[in-house]
Amino acid sequence: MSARAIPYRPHNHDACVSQALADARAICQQHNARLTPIRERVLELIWQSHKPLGAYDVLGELSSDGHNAAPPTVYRALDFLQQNGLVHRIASLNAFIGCTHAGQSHTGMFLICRACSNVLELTAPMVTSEVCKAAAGEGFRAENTTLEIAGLCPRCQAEPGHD
Amino acid sequence: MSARAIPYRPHNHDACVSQALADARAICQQHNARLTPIRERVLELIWQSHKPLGAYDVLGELSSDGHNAAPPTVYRALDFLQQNGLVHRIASLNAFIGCTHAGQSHTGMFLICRACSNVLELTAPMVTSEVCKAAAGEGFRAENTTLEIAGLCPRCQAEPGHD
DNA sequence: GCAAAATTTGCAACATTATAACATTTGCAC
DNA sequence: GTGCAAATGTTATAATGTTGCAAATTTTGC
Ligand SMILES: [Zn+2]
Ligand SMILES: [Zn+2]
Ligand SMILES: [Zn+2]
Ligand SMILES: [Zn+2]
Repeated sequence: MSARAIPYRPHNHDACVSQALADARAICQQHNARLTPIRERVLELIWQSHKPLGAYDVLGELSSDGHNAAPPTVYRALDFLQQNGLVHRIASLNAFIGCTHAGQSHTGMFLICRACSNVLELTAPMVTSEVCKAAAGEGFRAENTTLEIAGLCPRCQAEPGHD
Repeated sequence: MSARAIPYRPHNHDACVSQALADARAICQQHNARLTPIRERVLELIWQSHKPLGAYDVLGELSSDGHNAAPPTVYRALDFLQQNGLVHRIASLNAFIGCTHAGQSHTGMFLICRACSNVLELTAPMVTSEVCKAAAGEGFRAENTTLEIAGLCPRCQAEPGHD
C-alpha cells in the first residue's frame, strides 16, 4: 500500500506554503493577473494549514497583522484567488482551502475529516466521468461540480480526536 | 432515447405534491415521528416546485399564510424533514428541495440548472461507488457525500431562459 | 514624464442565512 | 388530572456575504 497523502502524515508544511505561493506567482504571471500583497497574504493565510478557513477567520488574521481590513477586502481577494484557480470554496463549510492542483485543469473532490477538519483534494477521473455520464443520461450539460465528502481521515480512524 | 425526467417536462405537479405528502405521512408513521401541521406545511411549500427554496422564502410563504413564524420555526421544521429524509439541503445554494427518493436509502446527486433553477435528484450507483473507491484509496472513510452539479438542463439548452 | 483610464483598495452600510436561550404550549403516559 | 417530553413561540444575536461609492494605486497612451 502506498504512503498516505500529505495532509495525513507529518510533513514540512512550510514547504507546502512556499510551493503554493511560488505556483501562484507563476500562474498569475501567465494570466497577466496581479497577485497584489493583500491577495498574496490571503493566500498565505488560507494555506496556513490543510484545514479550510472561513472568510471571517482570514479577516481576523489580517487584523492581527495590523491590517485594518473589512469583509469586502477578504471576499474580493478570495474571489480573485478562486478565479485564478488558487483556492476552492467548500460549500458545505462556507470555507476556503488552497488548491493543490493549481494550474492544472481539474474538478476537485474534497475529503473532509469531521474529526480533525483536514481536507484532501483529489482528482478522480473515474468519478468525474461517471458524473458526466449520469448527467448526460438526463440530457443535462454539466458545467461545474461540487463534490465534498465528509467522513474520517485515516489518522482519525486510528486515533480519534487529534489535531 | 427515454423520456425526460419529470422536472424537465410538463406534468401534473399537484400529483408530485400529493405523492410527496402521502409518502411523508407514511414515512413519519414508520419512524414514529410527528408530522405536525407546521412541518407538513413547510414540506408542502418546499414542494411547490422543483426549484430549491431558501429558508427565508419558506418563512415568507408562511407569513403570507397568516402564520406569524420566526426563523427558528422554519429551521426546526427543515431539520426535522432532513432528519427524516424528506428534504435535502443544497449547500451550493443555501436552499432546500424535496427529496424524490424518500424512504429509499440513497446518496443524492443534484443536477441544478443555472438558467431555470430546476433541480433533478438522481441516484447514480456508479458515481457513488467510484466516490467510495476514490476515498478508500486514500484511507478515508466516507460518511456523507455532497454532490451538486450546476449546468444547463435539457429544456434550457434548447430554449434558454424559460421558466 | 504626464494625463487619462482602468484596476484595486478603503470604508460604511446593509442583506442574507442560521443559531442561542428561554418561555410557553401541546400531546401523551400514567 | 398530573407530570413529563416534545414541539412551538419569541427575542435577540451570530455568522456569512454583498452593494455602492470614494480614494488610492497601477497601467496605458501619448
Ligand atoms: Zn502541508
Ligand atoms: Zn483544486
Ligand atoms: Zn412536479
Ligand atoms: Zn433524496
